[in-house]
Amino acid sequence: MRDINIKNKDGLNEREFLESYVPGKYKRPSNTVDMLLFTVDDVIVVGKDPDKALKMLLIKRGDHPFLGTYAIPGGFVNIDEALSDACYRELKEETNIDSVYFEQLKTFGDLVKRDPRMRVISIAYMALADKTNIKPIAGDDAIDARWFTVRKKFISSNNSGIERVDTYNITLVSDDEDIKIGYLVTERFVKNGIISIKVPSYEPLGWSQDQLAFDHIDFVNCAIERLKNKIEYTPIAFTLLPKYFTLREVQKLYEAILQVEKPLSRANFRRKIKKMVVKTEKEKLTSGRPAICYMFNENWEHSFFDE
Amino acid sequence: MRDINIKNKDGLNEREFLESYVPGKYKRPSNTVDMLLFTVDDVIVVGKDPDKALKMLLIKRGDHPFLGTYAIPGGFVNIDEALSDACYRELKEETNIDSVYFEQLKTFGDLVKRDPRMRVISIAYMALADKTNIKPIAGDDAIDARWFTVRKKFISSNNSGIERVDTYNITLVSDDEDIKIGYLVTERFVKNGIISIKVPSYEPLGWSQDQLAFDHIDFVNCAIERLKNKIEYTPIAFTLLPKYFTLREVQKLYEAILQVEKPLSRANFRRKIKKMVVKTEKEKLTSGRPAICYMFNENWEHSFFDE
DNA sequence: ATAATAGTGTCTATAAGACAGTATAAC
DNA sequence: GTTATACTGTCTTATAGACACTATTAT
Repeated sequence: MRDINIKNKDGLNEREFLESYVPGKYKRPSNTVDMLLFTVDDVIVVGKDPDKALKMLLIKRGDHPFLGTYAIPGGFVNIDEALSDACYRELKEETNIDSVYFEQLKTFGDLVKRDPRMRVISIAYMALADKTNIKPIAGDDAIDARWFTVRKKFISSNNSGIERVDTYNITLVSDDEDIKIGYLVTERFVKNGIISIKVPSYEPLGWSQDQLAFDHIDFVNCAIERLKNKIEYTPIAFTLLPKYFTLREVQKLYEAILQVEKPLSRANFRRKIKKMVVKTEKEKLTSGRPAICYMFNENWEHSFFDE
Repeated sequence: MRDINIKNKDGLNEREFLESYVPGKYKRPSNTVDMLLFTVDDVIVVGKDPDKALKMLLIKRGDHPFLGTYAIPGGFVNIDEALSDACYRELKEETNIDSVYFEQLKTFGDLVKRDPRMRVISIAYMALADKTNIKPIAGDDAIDARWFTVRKKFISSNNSGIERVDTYNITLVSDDEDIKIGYLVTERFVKNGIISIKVPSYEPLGWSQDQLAFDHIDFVNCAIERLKNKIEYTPIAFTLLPKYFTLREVQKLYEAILQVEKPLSRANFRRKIKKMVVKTEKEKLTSGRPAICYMFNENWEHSFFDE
C-alpha cells in the first residue's frame, strides 16, 4: 500500500514537496488542438442521381503566419482545459454544431519548426458529422471558412525490389470552385527492423493555386487513411448520414471515402452493409424505382476505444 | 500562389511579423513522452515446453509525486526536440536498446490534474522489442527498473439493454514476484450519437500491494487493446521474436498478447501464420519432435502508417 | 510403449467477389 | 416501349473454425 508520508531525499513528504514545488524554467512547447471536420455531400451528375463527395472544413487564416492561406481549424489548449473540451470549444467556435462523433487522430510534433513563431505540438482530432446537422458557420477569428472536397487519387506504385514507393494526388477544391489546392504525395515504405513503415512526403502540384498552412497536408493525408481503414470495421460511416438513408447513399458514401475509381459491386455491398442497418417504412424518390429508407441498427455489435 | 509580402492588419509582412512576435504570456501545459516498452519472455511450465508471457518495463519513481511507486518510463520533451527523438532518448536512457519498433499510442490530456505538480499532457508511445535485443538496464534517473508480466483477464459482461458494461482484471507482477499490482477495469459502452464508445475506469484491487503512478494504468490498458487489435492485421508480433523462431513460439506469443484463456487451435493458427513466414534449415529441440525454425517473410504484403 | 510435441488433411460454415437476373418508378 | 434506378439470387473462391490424423523425438 502506498505510504502517504514517505519522504524524498530532501526529507519532504508529498504534500510538502508539492507546496514547495516551483515549475522549472524549462521552455515549454505550446499545444494546439486541430480539428479535421469531415462531412459528405451530394454531387450533382447530369441525367443521373447524385454521387457523394467527402468534404472537410478549412478556414482562411486572418494573420501571420500563413496569412491568407487555408488551414485546419484549431487553437491553443488552455492550461486548465481537458483536450476533448478544447475540441468541443473549437468546434463550437467554428461551426454551430449540435453533436458530432470525434476521435483523436494523431499528435504532430516531429517537425520542430512546424510553426515559424515557436515550437508547437498539435494534437489532431477527426470529427464526423451529417451535413444537415451543421449550422451555418459563424466566422469567429477566421476571416473565412469553407467546405473543400477532398480527393486522394492513386497515381503510381514502384517497387524497386529494395523499397516500394507509391504516389498519389491529394486535391482540395472549395465548394464554389474558387480555390483549388493540389499536392503530390509520395509514400515510401521504409524498413524499420523487419517491418515496413509508410513515410509520406508532400510536394505542391504545379497548377495548385495555394497551399495549406503549416504541415496541415500531412494531417489531411493521415485522416483520409484513418477514415479508409476505419469504415471497414466500424460503423463511423453512419455518423456522416442523416437518420434515414437509402442503401445507395451508403454505397456512394463508402465510395467517396474509399476514394475508389470505379463503383463497388452493388449486390455485394448491400449484402455486407445490411447487417448494420434496419429497414423502415419510408421511401425516397429517385429517377427510377423508389428506394427503401434504412436506419442504423444500434444493436449491431461494435465497440472501440476513443483513440 | 502564396504572396510572400502580404501584410496583416498591422501592416506587417510575415518576416516583420515574426521578428516582432513575442510568445504570449499564456501558461503552457508541459509535455512528456512516455514509452510503454513491451517484450515477451518464456514462462516455465513443469513437465512441458515453455509458454510465453507479455512483459512491460516499469521504473520505480525516485522523487515525488508518487515516490516509490512504479511508472511508465518517460520524460519531458525538450523545446527543440522532435517527439520521436525524445522517444529514442528516453529508450536509450532506460534500456540500452539497439533497435525497436515503436509507434504513437495516444495523447493523454483529458485529465487536467494527472500530475499534481502542474498540467502535463503526455504523448504515449508503444515500443516492441525481442528480449534478447535489450541490454541490461542502466538505472539512470530511475532508482529501479523491472519487467512486469501483464495480464488482462475477462471477468464479466453485463448488458442491461441500455448499456453494456464489461469488467476485467489487469495484473502486473514483477519478474521476481516481489511486486503485485492489480486493478479492476470497468469498460462502459457509452452512446455518443448513434455509436458506442468504450469508456474505461480503474479501481485498485483489494490485494494490490501498490498502484501505478499517475493515470498510467489507463496507458497500459490502452496499449493492451492496441496490441490485441494490431497483431491481427499487421506483422508487429514478429518484432517481439528473435530472427529464428518456431511456429509454436509464434502461437504462444499470440496467445499471450490476445490474453486468451484456452489455447488457439494449432492447425488453424499455423495455416494463418504461414503466409507471413519462410522456412529455414534450422531446427529447435523440444521435449518432443524437433521443430522447424522460421524467419519473417519480408515480402509479405503489409503497410501502415506510423500512427 | 508412452509422453510430448511437430506437422498435415479435410469437412463445414461463412464471407467475398463476379455476374446475371427481376422489379418499379418516370417519361 | 426506354431509361434509370432498386433489389435479388446464385455460382465460385477464399478464409476460418472444428477436429482427426500422422510424424519424430526422448525416456
